[in-house]
Amino acid sequence: MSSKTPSRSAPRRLSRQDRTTLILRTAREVIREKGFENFLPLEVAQRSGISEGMVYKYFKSKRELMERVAEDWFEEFLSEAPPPAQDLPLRDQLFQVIWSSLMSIQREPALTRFVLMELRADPNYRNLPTYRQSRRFAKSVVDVIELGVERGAIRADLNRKLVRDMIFGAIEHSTWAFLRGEDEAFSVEMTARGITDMILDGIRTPKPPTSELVERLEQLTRQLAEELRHSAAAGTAD
Amino acid sequence: MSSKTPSRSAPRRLSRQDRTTLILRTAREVIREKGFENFLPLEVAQRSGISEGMVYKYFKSKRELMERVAEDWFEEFLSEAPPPAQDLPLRDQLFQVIWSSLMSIQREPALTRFVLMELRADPNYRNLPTYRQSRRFAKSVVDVIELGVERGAIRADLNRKLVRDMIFGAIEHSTWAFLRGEDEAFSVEMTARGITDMILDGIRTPKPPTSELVERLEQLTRQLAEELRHSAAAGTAD
Amino acid sequence: MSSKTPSRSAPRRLSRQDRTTLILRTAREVIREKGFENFLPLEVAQRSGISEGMVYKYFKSKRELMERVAEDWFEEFLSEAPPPAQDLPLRDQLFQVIWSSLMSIQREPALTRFVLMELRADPNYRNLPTYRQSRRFAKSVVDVIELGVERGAIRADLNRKLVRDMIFGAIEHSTWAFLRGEDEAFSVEMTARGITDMILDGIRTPKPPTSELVERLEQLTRQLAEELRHSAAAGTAD
Amino acid sequence: MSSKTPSRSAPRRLSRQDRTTLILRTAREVIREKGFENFLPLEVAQRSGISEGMVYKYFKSKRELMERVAEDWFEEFLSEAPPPAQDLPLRDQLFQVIWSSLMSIQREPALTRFVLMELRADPNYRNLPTYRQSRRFAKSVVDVIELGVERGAIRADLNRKLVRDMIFGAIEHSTWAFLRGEDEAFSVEMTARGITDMILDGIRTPKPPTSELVERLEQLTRQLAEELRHSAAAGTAD
DNA sequence: TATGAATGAGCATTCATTCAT
DNA sequence: AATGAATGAATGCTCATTCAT
Repeated sequence: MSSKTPSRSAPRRLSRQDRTTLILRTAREVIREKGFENFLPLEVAQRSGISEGMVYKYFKSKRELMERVAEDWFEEFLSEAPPPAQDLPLRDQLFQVIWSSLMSIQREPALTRFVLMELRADPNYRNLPTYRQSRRFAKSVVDVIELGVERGAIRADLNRKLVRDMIFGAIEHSTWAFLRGEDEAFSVEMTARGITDMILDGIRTPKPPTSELVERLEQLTRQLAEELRHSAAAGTAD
Repeated sequence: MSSKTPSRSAPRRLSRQDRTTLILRTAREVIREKGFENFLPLEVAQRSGISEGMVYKYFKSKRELMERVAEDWFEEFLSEAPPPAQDLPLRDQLFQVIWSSLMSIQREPALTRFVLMELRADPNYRNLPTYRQSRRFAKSVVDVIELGVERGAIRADLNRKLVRDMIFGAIEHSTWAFLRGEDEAFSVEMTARGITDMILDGIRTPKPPTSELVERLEQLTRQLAEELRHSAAAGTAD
Repeated sequence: MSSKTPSRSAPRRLSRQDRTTLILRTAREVIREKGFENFLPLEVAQRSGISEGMVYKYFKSKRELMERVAEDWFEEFLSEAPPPAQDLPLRDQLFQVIWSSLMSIQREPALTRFVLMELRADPNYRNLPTYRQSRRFAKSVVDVIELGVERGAIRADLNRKLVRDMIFGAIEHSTWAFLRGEDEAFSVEMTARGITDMILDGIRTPKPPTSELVERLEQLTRQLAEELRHSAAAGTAD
Repeated sequence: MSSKTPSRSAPRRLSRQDRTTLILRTAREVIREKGFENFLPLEVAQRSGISEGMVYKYFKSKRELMERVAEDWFEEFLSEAPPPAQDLPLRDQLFQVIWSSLMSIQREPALTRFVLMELRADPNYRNLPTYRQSRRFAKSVVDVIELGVERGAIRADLNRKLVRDMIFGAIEHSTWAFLRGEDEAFSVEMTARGITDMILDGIRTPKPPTSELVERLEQLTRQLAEELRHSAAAGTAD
């Protein structure tokens, strides 16, 4: 509604804190509407009802501002999507993590594009807060895996990093068309379900292959026969 | 080879064909060295020993030139990495496809970045030759899966698209650090092996889940043995 | 139909004469379709099935070629629209001249734009063949006026140049919307009629609008004289 | 005045308002001296003592700047040439309108060329402010005509649009040579007088050519007197 | 503290004309 | 005679960042 109005009826004087928040909120709005490729500090200033120079007082550079937007967004996401309760079934835990990730992508495609295309590709990515946040979230996935391993439900010899890459890779690839604007939307439920199932059925502790079963049956049969032989012997002895 | 030599001792006049090839080669060189973000038509012209206008005579725009570079590169890749022979074991076929994909990424990180970040994110991506090529290659993966399904080695109820997304997602995620320039290189062999195994062990036809069955059999056997022992003892006491 | 085909099935070898004609025809086509602002020698060459350099063999410059196109067009027009027969009524003669002028504008708006906007505004206009042609045609208008003057139907004290300017000015102003592409077309008949009438009724020798009055007075005077003669005769007879 | 001085001793910082005005003034200067065909934003910047980017900060494009120059010029003209007072004789009113139009052309030939050749030929002309202004001025002519019609001095069946086209057409055609730079100048007075007279004498309700009527009446009176004398003589003779 | 005017380097693109082959 | 490859100057426009007021 009032989003495009250049002069917000913002109070003239705000604390540094509040002003920072305002600028960040406006900046997110701009990225959302225009895409990060068309992000202009000037527009943020105008929409925030402040001067362009002011933006640079609060943020060293355009880049820093944008990174802060991503950071704040990610932080919100992390606090809204806490690690799943450990008492839930493994499958549900994993589903929940994947679901919330897809949910966040669907809500903020523009910001997602910014993080995936611009920040992640940056040579300096590892020093960015977003990188840490991304690791934090990824950890919640790895934790679920680890828990499954402890419980014996998941193979212990898995390359955790690879599991993680596969999950997030699947999530990303499943959403590119949407991020490109081709699909109006995608089903978060179905996609999350699909990924969860495939990953789980893939990494779940392998069930005994029949050969083992046969061997065991033969063994048990042999034991039983032995017992019978003993009991027969006992009956004879009587 | 001759990559960094600014002044080629090339003949002044070339056929349209040769000039096109030369510009394309130079352009790839520039992308490789400077990254697609810093690609300058002027630099391509200078390195090719021609005027900047010449570049635009052969390519409508900077963008078109870059897309052609990607297209040619992908085409080379596709012809160098033919679909795996169907008589190979399934695992080997899959490994080969993933391996060649990783190999290509390792050889041309800059071009990979261009395709993954710039082209794929373009709203017009689906109309690009690169999209078709990408589909062609992805198909070779799906074909392997399909073959596995026919042979009964792979579950038939799989979402093929998801399998594909998972594989390529894993490939990409496994290489981001390298693409960012953090890792000098990565082991194509090990990464391909890891992805192959994890995917295959996940999507392989499920073997009978018999652990519970075995436990129950053991329990029954024990009970039976007990019974026998009691009945034997009773018979004796009688 | 075949207009846009790059390679006309033109005979390989043409006389200088024929080739010149071909290039001119093609060039007119290009101006017609693309507008003189977007006229490219290269396109003329391609459509003519010859090389770009060839165009410059036959015409010193792009400008000269375009001027020649205008010249040929004007020449055709002049031969198709000969000065009106002097035995026609003045009004018809004038109408005919204006009509053919409007007709030509309607047939070739792009060429008209070229002449009116580009050539006529050129500081060198007076040395262009088109200027002479334009004068020739304008003369046919002036001749009609002159004839009218001789016949006493048109005031002799008129500024001929001004009459001419007014006629052609009216023609041009009446067609600007069409030349701009706003109107699909305009009625040549009605426009020509309107201009003719207004000019003629404006510049025609004013006829005494009193002829009837004078005749009546003469009639009354004769009657009066008659009466007087009778009364005089009667008075004498009395 | 200060027109050709590249380095104005102007204050470094100006208000948006003042800077806009300055750029506009400089731009008009450039058009005037170089012609609109050779108008360069860079030159405007340099003459204004600012950077080229500044020009684009104040005007979206070269075209917009030029259109604004034309608009301002036209606005000045309109305010300097108010509609003629209705109590003046019709002829004077018309003369005044035509005179001020010619005056403005003579003062700013380069701007006139820009408006007549570039703006008016633009397919988008009707959406330009200049179009509205042009309509406003044209209306003042039509108003005079209308007034004449009301007063019974001008024929009511006239096509107003055609009258307008004829007037402005005559004005334009009368000035092309000057606009081309051929004539050093032209006589505004004489040209305006010529056009006014021709238009008026064309469209004016024809007045009885009283002199002839008077002469004829005198003649008839003389005849009558003669008759009377004869009849009197006859009566006497009787 | 706040403004917003000013910077200025950066870059893609066009095209008439020439000239080596 | 003919080709068409090559020229190369010209120019409109963008925008992050600074700094005078």
